[in-house]
Amino acid sequence: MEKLQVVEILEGLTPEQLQAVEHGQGPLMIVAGAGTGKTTVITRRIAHLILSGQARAGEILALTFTDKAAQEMQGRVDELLPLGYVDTTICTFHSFGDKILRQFALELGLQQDYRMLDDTGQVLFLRHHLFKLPLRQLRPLGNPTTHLRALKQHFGRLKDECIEPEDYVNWAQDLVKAADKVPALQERAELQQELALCYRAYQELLLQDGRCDFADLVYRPLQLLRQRPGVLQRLQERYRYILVDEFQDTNGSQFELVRLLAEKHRNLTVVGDDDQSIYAFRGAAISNILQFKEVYPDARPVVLTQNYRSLQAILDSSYQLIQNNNPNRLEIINQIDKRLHAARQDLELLGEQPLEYTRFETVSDEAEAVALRIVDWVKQHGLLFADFAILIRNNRDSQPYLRALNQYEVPYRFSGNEGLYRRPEVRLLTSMVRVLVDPHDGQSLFYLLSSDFYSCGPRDLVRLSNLAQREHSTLLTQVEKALQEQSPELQGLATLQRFYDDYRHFVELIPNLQPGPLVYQYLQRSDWWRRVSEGEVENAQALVQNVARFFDVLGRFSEEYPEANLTDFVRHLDLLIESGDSPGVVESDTLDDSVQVLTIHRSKGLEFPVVFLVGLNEERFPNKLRPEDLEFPWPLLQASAPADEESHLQEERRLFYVAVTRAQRHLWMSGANDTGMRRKMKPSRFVRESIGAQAAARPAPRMQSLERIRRAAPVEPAPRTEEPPRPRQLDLSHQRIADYQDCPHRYYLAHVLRIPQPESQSLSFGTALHECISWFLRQRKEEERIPELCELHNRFRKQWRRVGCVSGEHAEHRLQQGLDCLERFWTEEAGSQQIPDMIEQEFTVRLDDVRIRGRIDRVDLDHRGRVKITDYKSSPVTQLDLAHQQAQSSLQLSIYAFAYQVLKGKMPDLLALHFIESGLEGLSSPIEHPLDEHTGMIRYVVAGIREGRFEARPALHRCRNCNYRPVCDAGTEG
DNA sequence: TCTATAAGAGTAGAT
DNA sequence: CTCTTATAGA
Repeated sequence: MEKLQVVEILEGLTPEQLQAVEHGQGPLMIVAGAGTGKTTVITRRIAHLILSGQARAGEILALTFTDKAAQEMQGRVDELLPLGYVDTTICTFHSFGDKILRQFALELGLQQDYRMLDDTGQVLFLRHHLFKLPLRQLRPLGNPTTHLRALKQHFGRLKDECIEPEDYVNWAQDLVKAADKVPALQERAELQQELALCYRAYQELLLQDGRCDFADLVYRPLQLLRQRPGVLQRLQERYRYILVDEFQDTNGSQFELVRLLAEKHRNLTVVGDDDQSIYAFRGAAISNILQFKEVYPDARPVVLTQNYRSLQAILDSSYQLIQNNNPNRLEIINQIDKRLHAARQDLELLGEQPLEYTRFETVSDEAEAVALRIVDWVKQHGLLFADFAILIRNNRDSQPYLRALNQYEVPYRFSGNEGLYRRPEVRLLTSMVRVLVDPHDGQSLFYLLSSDFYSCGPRDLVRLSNLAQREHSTLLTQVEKALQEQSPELQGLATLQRFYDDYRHFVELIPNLQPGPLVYQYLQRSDWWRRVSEGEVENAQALVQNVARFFDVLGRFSEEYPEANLTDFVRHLDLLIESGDSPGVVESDTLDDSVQVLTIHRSKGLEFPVVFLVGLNEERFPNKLRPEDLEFPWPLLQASAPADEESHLQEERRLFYVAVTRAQRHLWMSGANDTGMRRKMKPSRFVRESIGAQAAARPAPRMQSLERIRRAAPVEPAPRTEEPPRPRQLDLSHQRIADYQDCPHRYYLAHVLRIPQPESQSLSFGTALHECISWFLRQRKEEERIPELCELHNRFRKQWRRVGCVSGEHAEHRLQQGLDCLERFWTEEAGSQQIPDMIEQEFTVRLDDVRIRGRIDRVDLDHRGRVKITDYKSSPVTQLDLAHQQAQSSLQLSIYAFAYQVLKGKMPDLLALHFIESGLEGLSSPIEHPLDEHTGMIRYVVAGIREGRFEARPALHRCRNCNYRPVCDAGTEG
């Protein structure tokens, strides 16, 4: 019986595959190129080890990276073995680590029922312990959570390379000592020290709280094996045969773990392909596979080159491309031949040739040509939509292709991270729960009222917002008032009434109902949701899915905190969003017939009859190498070095290699000169490297006239909404002008729609400081007395609100910071004879037909009558040259100087920005930058506002710091 | 041809 | 906010 099985297992294998499967004792390295039947070899090897009697099932350990790979491997092994061989360990590195850790947790001082932290959980954990960590530079008090994600990433990388906290701390201490005499190195050394100390503290906190992050699942078992020889020995005895899949993607800790486990029996099989190593950014060390032979000189090499996927021409061009990575390849290092040979004879050519490259004038041309080709070949060759894949380098490049597929009604599936909380339908729900919990949150109320839920017109909303601002009340108060008075000026009183009834109804239910059911009931009351669920709305299916995912978040919350109500949920939601939680797309297993649009990284391991490799532009692919957020302590590692230009280019080239080798019968490559960027794109170097001199692109085919007309039609016509009223008189301020300049859409939201701005932490800090300072100055000038420092301090304590502080400790630190600022200010002022000439002087000046308003913090005259204008700033500027720079390019100071001239008929002599936090003063003279420099810009802004040009200028940093992010549709994701 | 300044752009993702 | 790249001017 078993003999027969063994023969079956060896059936149909190539001589190389046979070698790998039948290999007995000792290390084995299987170099498995793309599509060479890697999983077949591993699974048959496992079955063979068992059936031939070399190993008992329980002695075998096979490690993978993904659950999916582990499941597939398990399934195929099960097929090969008769029933009863069930105790083979086939799992991911992480679940293996988890298993060991649960068993031996106590040996590491970790409680056995430790809980896992996912990415978001990790950030929240750091946030929770923010003031227990020895942070300095990385915890700016104005925004102390800025670096949490970078810290999380940094700690993960350290553990991926099994760097012990003590080693890191010692190294950093030496670094600080060495930098003692070299000021240039000091800051860097101190940052490393801060990181090292934090790393140590973080690991201790995890232990104390009984928590593990993902990296711990490999790092901690590794520590265990190193510290407990007894445990090591037991595990070595248990797992006599170890197999590792995708070995080129292992990181330092993973290889070390495997190496230790296999040290005794040396029955280690690794399977991988150095040319498909594309995960350096998450810690994969290609050196593991490249130098495997140095660690295991007696390893038997087996190279699989029979390819069961692609036409030979496709394999040839991939081979030609990857040669450019020599000599950093296994082929050179181990002197092997990795050239792939097409083994499938049944693959028919589609079209004229297996590969083509076309260069288009614009991306929309390119995207459209792809869509047309799909439609065409589905008709001509009887292919399914699922036979096509569009591979992209970056998720954000996907839009034009998705639009074109939409336009030609090609069904597709896009596997990008969508950013659930940025979706309009989800923001509608989040604004709804926020309003219920805090009805005076004007921004959320504005969003909710103007959303599809209530569809209030902007005229009404702007009117109410204006009233709220003028009367220093809130939007809700104005809504209530309007309803009471039945204001005839409002067009949508009925809608407001509907909202108000809903609000009153559901606010009552908060104490009695869990968040999920409450939101569900609210949703049920709206006509919008009826139309969505009945599919009457465009893209209804996606809307429903996203709303369902939001309910998952609600459900998970109630599961974890069954007693919590909606108020608690909102607090939780804020934390999730702040920590960058972004629930991914639900992976549905339904194999529906649709074109796959995916990044090359996601395409790894997949294959498609036709592959479109698009966006092949030099500026995009290869991508630019970018520096690490926090510098990794590379000197602590022997084997690895930071990525340089060359190694990064090689990684990108491997990525291209992976893309090319996904194609079975046809590979389409294309790029476009104009991608909407200002700069013209050039073709990617990888096109030339893969198809050589013939890379001369075929000219883009002329579009048929019918297509050209159809293309002009918008994909999703934007609904024309009612325009908000335009004021007859335009009033500006330096802040408004700066807003428009920064992002016209923000100006629109803030100053046309008048959406209220949430009170932010740094804003309230700055306001309080300003108030104290002007009070002090007025006391001095008008009451002719110098207030005591404690008076100033008391005033600050009263003025300052701790809104937006992450914790009580944060609030204390921030309060202390304010008191320190005022102390410095007080010492300076009390010791000086200078009494200001003007304090908080308001002004209105005209430029053309525009009024510019403002308020000058302070004007001084010196004994020779020279005039100095000062504006107090609470932003953290600690370098004098930066302070000067800001002062010299300040629009605000220019306007103040101009205003002063209008008021007093004389130009001021000196302009200053006084940074309260550091006490630094940036100076400039109005002659250096007269208003003329700014008038052109102001006129441009005015014209833009008059013409209603309010386009958004989304950009990573701009959007991250923007107060209108929650209500803005244009913001970048993440 | 070199330098100073303005303007654009900012990655991939399993456990 | 910070780095890179393009372009204008010397």
